Amino acid sequence: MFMDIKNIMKNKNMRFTVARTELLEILIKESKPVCYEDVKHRINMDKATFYRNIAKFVDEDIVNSFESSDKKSYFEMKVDSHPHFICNYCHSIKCIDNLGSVVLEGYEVESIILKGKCTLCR
Amino acid sequence: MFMDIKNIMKNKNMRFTVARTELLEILIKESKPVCYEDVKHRINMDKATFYRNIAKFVDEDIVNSFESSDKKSYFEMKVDSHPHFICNYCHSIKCIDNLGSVVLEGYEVESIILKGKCTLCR
DNA sequence: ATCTATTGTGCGACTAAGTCGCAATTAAGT
DNA sequence: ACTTAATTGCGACTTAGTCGCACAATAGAT
Repeated sequence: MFMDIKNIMKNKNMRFTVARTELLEILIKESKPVCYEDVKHRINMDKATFYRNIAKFVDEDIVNSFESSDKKSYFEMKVDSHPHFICNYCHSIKCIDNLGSVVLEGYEVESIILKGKCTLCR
Repeated sequence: MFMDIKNIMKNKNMRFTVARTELLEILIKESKPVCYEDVKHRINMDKATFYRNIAKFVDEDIVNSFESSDKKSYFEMKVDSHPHFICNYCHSIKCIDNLGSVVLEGYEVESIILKGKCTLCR
């Protein structure tokens, strides 16, 4: 596991740092997408460092991101990537896995987001 | 057309105002989702008024909204609603209409967003 | 093990989308 | 026209996210 994380960075020619390890550990452990607010109390790095490292991970195709109706960005490991349902009313995010794959000629689909009214808000 | 707009508001028990008419005219004319920036030079109302009216339209199920990778909110008439592809690289938005309907047990899907890399960015 | 170039980090200031409070204005029924 | 409640403009504010810079840490070369 620790080795996995080290390899992720090595394979991408990224420097191995404490902040990046911490971040990847959380993203891997977490089964749902997280935003900065979700993890800020658990991480030991500045806000700027969080965002810069996330941006780097996104660049390197390690992490996926999307924007929610709460106006915040959410992040998850690309390997765990699956569709999400975002409630426009309570802003909850639900992971969906029983959705057929979507193919779009000429486009490379990285994430699928469904928005609407969740079970509780109906 | 002018009558249609008047009726949209009447049917929702909303007051008929110049700002709302202007906004609905643009949203109806436009075939793609627009953000505040897209229309600010064409409208004759304050930013706050724009957002308050959009919020009202969304509340009244006249307008759909979603957030793009450019961190801005986009709006379109609910009747025109169709899936969108958002490019994570150039932030372009493409309307999709050859996508089967998505049904999700217990959830009310209001919009479908696919994100990834567009034809030009690949 | 130390040295060095390069990359990453913390800090504080900044940006920009969107929101809020309030006083002035306007819609629409009486 | 009169009244009341909803709407508007304005300016101040909020908040997610970014940037510049000085300092610190990494990784390869010596």
